Amino acid sequence: MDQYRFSEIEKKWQERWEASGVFHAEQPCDGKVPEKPKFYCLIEFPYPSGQGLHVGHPRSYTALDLVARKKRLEGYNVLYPMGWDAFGLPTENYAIQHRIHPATVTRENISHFRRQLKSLGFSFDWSREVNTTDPNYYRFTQWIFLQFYKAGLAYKKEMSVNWCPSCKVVLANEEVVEGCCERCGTETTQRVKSQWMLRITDYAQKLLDGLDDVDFISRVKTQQRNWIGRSTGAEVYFATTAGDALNVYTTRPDTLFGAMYMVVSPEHELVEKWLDEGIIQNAADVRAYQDEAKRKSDFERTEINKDKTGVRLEGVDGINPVNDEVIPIFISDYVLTSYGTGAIMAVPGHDDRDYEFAKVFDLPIRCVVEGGDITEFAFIDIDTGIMMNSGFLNGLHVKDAIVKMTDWLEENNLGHRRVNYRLRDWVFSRQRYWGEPIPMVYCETCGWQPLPEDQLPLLLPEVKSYEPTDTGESPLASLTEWVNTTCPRCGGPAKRETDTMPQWAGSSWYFIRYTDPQCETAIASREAMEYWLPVDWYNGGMEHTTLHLLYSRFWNQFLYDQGIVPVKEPYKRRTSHGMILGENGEKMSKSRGNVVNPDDVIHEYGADTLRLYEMFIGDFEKPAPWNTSSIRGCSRFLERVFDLQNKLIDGDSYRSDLETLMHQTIKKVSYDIDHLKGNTAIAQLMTLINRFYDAGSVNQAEYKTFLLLLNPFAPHITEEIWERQAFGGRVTDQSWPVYDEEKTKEDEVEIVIQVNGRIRARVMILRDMPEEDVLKIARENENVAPQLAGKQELKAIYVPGRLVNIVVKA
RNA sequence: GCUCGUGUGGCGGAAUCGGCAGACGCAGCGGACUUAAAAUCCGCGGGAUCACCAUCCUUGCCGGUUCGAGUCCGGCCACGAGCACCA
Repeated sequence: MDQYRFSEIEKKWQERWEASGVFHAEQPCDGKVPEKPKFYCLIEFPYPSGQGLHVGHPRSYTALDLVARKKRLEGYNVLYPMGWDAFGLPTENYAIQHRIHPATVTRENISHFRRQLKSLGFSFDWSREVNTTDPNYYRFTQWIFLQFYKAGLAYKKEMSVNWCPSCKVVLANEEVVEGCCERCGTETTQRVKSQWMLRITDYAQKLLDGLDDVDFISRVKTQQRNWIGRSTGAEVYFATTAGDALNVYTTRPDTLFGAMYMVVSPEHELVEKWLDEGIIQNAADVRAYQDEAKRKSDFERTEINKDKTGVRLEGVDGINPVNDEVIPIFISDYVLTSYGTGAIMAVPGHDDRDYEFAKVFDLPIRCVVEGGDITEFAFIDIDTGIMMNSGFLNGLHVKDAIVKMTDWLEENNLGHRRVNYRLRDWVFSRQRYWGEPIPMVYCETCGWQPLPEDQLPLLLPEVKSYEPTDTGESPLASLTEWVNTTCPRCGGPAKRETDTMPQWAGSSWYFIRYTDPQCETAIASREAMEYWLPVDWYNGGMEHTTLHLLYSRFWNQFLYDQGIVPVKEPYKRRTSHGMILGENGEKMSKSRGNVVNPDDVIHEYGADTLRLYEMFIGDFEKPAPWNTSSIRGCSRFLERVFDLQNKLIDGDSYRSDLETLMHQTIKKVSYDIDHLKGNTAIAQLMTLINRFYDAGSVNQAEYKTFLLLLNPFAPHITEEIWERQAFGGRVTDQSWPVYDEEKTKEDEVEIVIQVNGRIRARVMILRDMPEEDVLKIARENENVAPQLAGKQELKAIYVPGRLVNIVVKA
C-alpha cells in the first residue's frame, strides 16, 4: 500500500471538482424551481489584502464548508459562494506607494487569494464569484444609492464629522474606536464638512424589532441592541426669560421638581441666536468656551472622569414648567449636540453627571427621590426610590411617577412622550479614489440631481495621482474634465460629486448579488431572490456586528420596503467565530512576527490536515491560540485513516460489537456539524478509528460510513480512498449516513453505585433492567453492603442507565 | 461605570437535561522495534497520603438549594469583548 501523498491527492481532486462543477448550485430558471430544497450558507467575503490569507480566515470558511458539504449529501441544493470586498484604503495606499493602479493591485491580490482558497478545497460555487470593484457590480451599488436618494434617505449635510489626519478621510461613528481611527490607530479630530448621509436612524426601530425574528447568537443581538440604544422618556418644553422655548429630552420626567439648572451644548442654535441678539452679557466668555470645545477632538470631549467645565449664560434663565422656578442655563460640552434636543434639564440630586457639575459650580441640589444620601452622591436607583418634594408625585414609586408626570405634561401641553436612539445617521462619503463614485450631480440652478439610471455605471475615471489631499478634497476633484458635466434636469453646466462611497457599501448587498451574479437588468432577478433568500446561515466576525451586519440589514430592510427584495430580514441565522491567535496567545500580526501562513501548513501537512486542525483547535466561538505541535495529531489521524485500507475486510453491515458506536458516531457527528462543534465531532471520529485499530480491522460498511462522516472535514483523502477501494461513484454522489436512535444505546451499561453520594462500586447491568432489580444488585454488592450494615436506609435513587444512590443514616 | 461573556490537569479542550469530572488531542514518562535516531506501535498519565489495598482532596473564591452541583441560586475575585458624559 502506498503512503499518504497528500499533495498529489489534493491537487487531483481539486482539479476534478473544478472540471465537473460539482459544487455549482442549481439555479431556478424560467419558472422552473429546482426540486431539491435550497440551503444558502454564507461567510463574510474577504478583503483581498496584499498579505494574502492567514490561518484565521479558513476557520470560518471551513466551518460552513462542513455545513455545505453535509447539506449536499443530505439532498439540499446548496449555495456556498465566494467573492471579493475589494474597494478600500489599504489597496489605494499600496497603489500610491508603488505607483501601480489600484485596479491592478486588486487584480493581483484577488488572484493570490483565489489560488490560496482553492488550495484548501472549499466547496465554493466559483461560477458566482462577485467583485465589488467590477463596474457590473458597483453599477448596482450606485443604483441602490439612487433609490435611497429618491426615497429621501440619502441627503447631503454640512456637519462635524470624524476625520483621520493620517488616512486623510472621514470616518463613520462605527469606524472610530476609543477616539481613534479603527484602521490606523491615529487619534481622530473633528471637521466640518458637507457629507452624504444615509438615514439609518429612520430604520432604528425596524432594525431593533427585526432581531426578534431571527436566530442570531445572543451576544450579536445584545450588541446591536446596545448600539441602537433605544431609550424612552419625554421631551419637556421649558420656557426662557428670553422668550424662546427650550426643549429638553429626559428619561426621568419624574425628577422634574429637582431640576435646578439647564445645560445646552456649546453648538446649540439658541446660543447663537441669543449671542446675535446681544442678550448674553458674558458673550466673550461664552465664545471662548465654544472655541475651546470646537478645537477639542471627539476623544478629548468624551473622555470620562475629566472635570466638568462650562459657562453660565448670563442674561437668560430657564423656567421650570412644573413650578415656574427660574433656573440658570449653562453651556457645557458634557451635553452632546447630536443626541436628543442638545439640551437637558439638570437634576443634580439624581444624575451622576449633573451632580458632578453642580459640585464644581457650587449649585444647589434638591432631593426629590427618597432612598439615598444626596450629600454624598446622586441617588439614581429607580427600583426602590419614593418621590418627595415633588407636589402631586409625592409618595409614588419612581416608575409610577414617570408615567404620571408624562401624562401631566401631555395634558398641560408642556411636553410629550418621546423615544430616542443612540444610533446616528451613517456618514456615507469618503474623500478617496478607490471607491464607488456617488452618482450625483450638482447644478447651480437645480441643486443636487441624481444621475439617470440608464447612465450607470458611473465609472471611476483614470487619474494620475491618487494622493489624498490635506484639504479633505477627493483626488477626483482635480479631474476637471470628469467633474464638469451637464445637469440631467436642465442641461446646464453642472459638477459631479467627487467623494466616493465607504468600503461598507459594496458589502451591504453582496449576498443578494450571489443569488444571480450575472443579472444585467437588476440587482438580481426576482425569481432568484425568491428562491434563495434569506441566507440560511451566515457566519462572520464579531468585529462586524455594529458595522457590516447592521448596515446590510438596513439596506435589505430598505430594499424590502421598496418592494425590490422579497424578505424582511436577510439572514436567518448568524453565528460568530473566535479569532485564531498566534502561538504566543497574542493577536496574529506582522509586527508581532507570529503570523502563520496557510501555504506553509498545506505544504508540510496538506489541506485536509489544516482543515481538520482548524476545526479541532477548540471551541469555535472562542479565540484559540495556534499550536504547531498539535497539528501533528491531526496529520497522524489522517495517516491512520489512510492506513486503515490495509485492514479492510468484507462486510456489508456493521459488526455487532461496533454497531452501537457506529450509530452513536453518526448521531454525534451530524449534531456537531450543525452546532459548530467540529472539535468534538473529530474527537468522536478519533475514538471510532481507535476502536477499528483495537479490533485489528474495519469492514467495508464501517469504512464507508466513516469516510462519509469524515468527508466534510477532509474531503480530498476521503474521495481518494473511496475511489481506490472502488466503493462506487464519488463521495459527493452519496447520501449522508443515517442512524437508528435505538441502536445508539448499549444493551449493557455500567452504572455506579453511590452511598450518600460517594461512589462505592461500578457494575454492569442490562439497560432496561427494572429499578427494583438494580437496587437489589446494588444493596447486595460486596463493596456496598458493608456501607449499609447497621444503618437506616432513608432513600434510594435510581437514574436509569447511570447510577444508584443509596442514602443512609448512621 | 454599564452590557455581555469566560474561569476545568503542564497545554488546547470535553462533559448537549442536575447524575461516573478530565472524552479526544498535544506535550511528558516507561517499554517494544532499531547499530542508533526519526517514524511507528504498546502502556502510564489531576493532586495528596501510601510498599500495596485503599482513603481523602479537586472544575477561580465564599456561601446556599439538592440524595447528588463544573452545571442551578446569592455574594465576591480575575480575565476578555463591546459601549462609554446618549440625559
